[in-house]
Parts: sequence; C-alpha cells; structure tokens
Amino acid sequence: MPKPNETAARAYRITTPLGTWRAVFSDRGLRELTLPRHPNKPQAAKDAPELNGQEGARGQRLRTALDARLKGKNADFPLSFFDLDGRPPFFRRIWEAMHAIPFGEVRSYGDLAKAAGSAKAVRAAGQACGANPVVLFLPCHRVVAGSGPGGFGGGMDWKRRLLALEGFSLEA
DNA sequence: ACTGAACTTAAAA
DNA sequence: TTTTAAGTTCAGT
Repeated sequence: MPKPNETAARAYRITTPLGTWRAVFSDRGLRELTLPRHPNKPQAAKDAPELNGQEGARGQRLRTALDARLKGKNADFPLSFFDLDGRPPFFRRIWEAMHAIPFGEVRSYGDLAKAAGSAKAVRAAGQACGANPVVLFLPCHRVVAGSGPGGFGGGMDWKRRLLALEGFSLEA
C-alpha cells in the first residue's frame, strides 16, 4: 500500500537529438527532469515508456518546450508546472529565484542566496543548484561563481553546451 | 547526535 | 596568494 500523502510518480524517457532524457511526473506536476547520462542518477530507465503521447497536455507541453530549448529558442513554464513537494523551503526559494533569471543571462550564487533571504548562505545556494530536480527549466546552468564558471552536477560540458544554446559563452 | 562536504564568497593573514 | 569563517542541507559515522 502506498503511503497516504505521497502521490504516485511515473517515469518516462524522452528521446532527443542530444540524447535520452528522463522525466518524472506526479499528479501535481513535473517532479524531475534529468540530463542524458547523468553520472549520479540511474541511467534513463530502460523500462520507462517513451513520453510520446503520455501525460496528456502536460506531456505534450514538455515535449514541445524541450525541443524548442535544444534548438536554442526560449521556452518556459510557470512554477506551478512543477511538483516541488518534499523539498526544503530554502531550496525552493533558491529555485524560484533562479527561475526568474532571464533567458541568456547569468547570476552568481551570492545573488540567489540574497534573493532567498539569506545573503550569506551562498554555499547552500550551490547545494540547491546541485539538487535541482528540473534541469533546464530551473536554469541552474545560468548560475556562475563570482570568479570562475562554478561547477555543474551533470558535468561542465553540459553547462557549457546549455549556455551556448542561449547564446552565452563561458569564458574560463 | 556530530562532523564534514557541497556547483561559494568575502575578508583577513 | 592562502586560509578561514559563514548559513543550509544531507550523507556518514
């Protein structure tokens, strides 16, 4: 029997020119979207079905938006599209702040920490970025360190590639 | 329950 | 230039 207040999560895979992504939906929204070949996360579940035609309009929207983004076009979701349940409040505030970063721009970890109400919690901001469940639409790739590019959980090659799609190039 | 590390940073030594 | 301290969360021990 499932736990009473936990909504069922369904995993899918999404095949794109840039590899097979993995998406997880719950009844409340998109719970997770991860990069192809993410080192720490399980390989795109082989048994997971293609998103193709699943999850109704939400699935369709995600498909469309993802395709657009991988072609370098802007596409976005309101925060209400995501299901951030069960995540720490501070992380959620960080994610909201980074959701507000305009397409093609970058912010520092310090900026996010300040926006989240705790100017000195810059390290925690980094944590939140690393724990970001919805890559690309919660644009953790648009967050750089004060001096230097900072890090990236999915590997720096992805961070560079994603920023390049937005017309921004990482210098160092 | 404590300790250290994590996609950092500003300030002191 | 190297070291240190700081706020939040999580994984170990």
